Amino acid sequence: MTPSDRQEAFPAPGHNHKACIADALDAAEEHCKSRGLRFTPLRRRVLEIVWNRHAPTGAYEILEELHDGKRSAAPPTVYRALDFLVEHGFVHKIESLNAFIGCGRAGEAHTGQFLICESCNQVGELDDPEIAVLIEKKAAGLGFKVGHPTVEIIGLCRDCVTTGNV
Amino acid sequence: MTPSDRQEAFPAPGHNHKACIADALDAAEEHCKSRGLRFTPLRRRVLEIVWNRHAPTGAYEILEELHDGKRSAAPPTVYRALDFLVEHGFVHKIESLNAFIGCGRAGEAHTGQFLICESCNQVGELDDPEIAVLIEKKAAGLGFKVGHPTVEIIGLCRDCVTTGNV
DNA sequence: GACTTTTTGTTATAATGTAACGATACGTGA
DNA sequence: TCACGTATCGTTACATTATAACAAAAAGTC
Repeated sequence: MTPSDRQEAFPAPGHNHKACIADALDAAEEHCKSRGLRFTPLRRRVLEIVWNRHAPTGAYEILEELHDGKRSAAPPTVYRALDFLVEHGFVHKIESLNAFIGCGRAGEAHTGQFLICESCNQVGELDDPEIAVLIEKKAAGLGFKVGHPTVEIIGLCRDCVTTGNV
Repeated sequence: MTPSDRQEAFPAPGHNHKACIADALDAAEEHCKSRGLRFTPLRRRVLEIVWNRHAPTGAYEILEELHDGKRSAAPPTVYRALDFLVEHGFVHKIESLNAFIGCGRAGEAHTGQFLICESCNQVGELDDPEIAVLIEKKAAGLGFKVGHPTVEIIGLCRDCVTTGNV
């Protein structure tokens, strides 16, 4: 993954998935180590599965992939790993899809703004500070203190718009 | 409900729930009549239940209230009514709560931006055009065509901030 | 009034998420 | 190093949210 990949919401055309997954796992490991968090094999595996899809992934899809190995696993196993990954910013939950997606910006301050293509199912992470600030300002105008903002935009990505793929 | 109630995201202190519910039901009836939509007793009843709560209401809560009358009802009954109400803008779904809330702006162009108080559970509808436009602009910059934007801000409303109610 | 379409009832089941409790692994200080 | 407390994981059971499929009833149309 080149640094410029991180700037774009959607993966670039020549985008190397494998490198990008390895990057994300390394970054998570590093992040955990420096904070005394336990990046256990299970948590690593779940994060890896989410990144492998490179698209919003349901908890029960992850569960199935976990089974693929050999051992058993039940829903709480996955949900607990996801709780950890979400809490520490390695994964976001897409509320409007009840699904999870890897976050390439773990550690950096950002709020999670997503562009969800309803045709190809790809999700781009926008994370635009102007939007975040404007929301904060408007909310403050009503005396509302922003905790966790959720911005999820369903629509059509560039590729699907141009190819007429609907 | 005074016209100024419509401008504020959260209901004003002296806010008259009953009048506001009656208003919403009348408006929905009018809206349907003028468009040849069937505002059936079931749909009216579901909309009424949602407005009565004046807070995000789960489909199964609505279902229970329907039972309160006399006849039976099953989940599809409620979900179908909600589908209709959401499709025509009388109700919004709050994705992050899996719950539904009445919309006072049915018919007016707006996109659904919500301030959700995590303490008192009240929801204010923001519907700020500046936010909508900015999101549209930023998305367009990435070639993304906005279909349905979802903005849901979890936080603390003015009352809960000032009373320290957390 | 016969016909078509829309809405609603009903049964069954899918999909998503959590509570509770025991077993195991990890980290830490004596 | 080893006992102890804590965090993680396994497992069972269940709660919550949502939909598929088809039959019955009601409303609109000619």
